Amino acid sequence: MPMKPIPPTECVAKLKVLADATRLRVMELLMDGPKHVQELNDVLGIDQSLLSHHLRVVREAGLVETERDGKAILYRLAPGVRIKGRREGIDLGCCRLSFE
Amino acid sequence: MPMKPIPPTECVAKLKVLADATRLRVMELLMDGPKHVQELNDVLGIDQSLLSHHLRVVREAGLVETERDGKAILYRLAPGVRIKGRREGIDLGCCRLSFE
DNA sequence: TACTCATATGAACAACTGTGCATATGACGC
DNA sequence: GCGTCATATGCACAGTTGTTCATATGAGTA
Repeated sequence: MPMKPIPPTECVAKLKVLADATRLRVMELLMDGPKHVQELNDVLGIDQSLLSHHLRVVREAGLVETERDGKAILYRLAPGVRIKGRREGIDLGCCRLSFE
Repeated sequence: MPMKPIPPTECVAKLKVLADATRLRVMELLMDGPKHVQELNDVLGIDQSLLSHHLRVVREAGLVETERDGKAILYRLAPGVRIKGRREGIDLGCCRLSFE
């Protein structure tokens, strides 16, 4: 059976998380590999606290993982999020997002 | 120059439009071909007015087009939105969304 | 210990979003 | 014309979201 008529709410929730310029940018940057918060903010150039709030959102959506690295914290894509292949992208469950 | 450092706000706006269960579902249904509002609502089963509000959002985002068909109105994906190929999807500008 | 660095958290608030209700539009049939 | 069908629009309101400011945590260094 083909199924999947209704987009699961969990997938829509992840989509909402990505529907923000800052967070989308964060994910795009993390596609290139793990980064410290400061590295992210060197590119983004926003208030430290604001970035931290956004990072919490992607964290709680299960899109990224963190690891302590001395004083800093390292962010990386959560396992299973990245879609490999020639068209890389982010797996959201009911749909996938890819950068072109 | 490679460019594309910042996700264009227009693209993020489209992403916001799709980050809603009803609207995402509408787009998914329209991927199968043009549909009248009532056909959409036979599947969605929400208040007529509510669907109309959501349809306005996708319309104003340039994701769909409409055409009068007697008393009814026919909705279809806007030209250029659908990505053809073996992995069909929706072109958002800075990124693409595909259903799997 | 105290101090700094890197990041997170909490509170407050304006701005925005989804929803429901009532009403309007516009096309058809009589 | 009038009535009805199909859809859109305006208004109101609660709930959510992004942002800022101030403060807290926790790891390193002296």
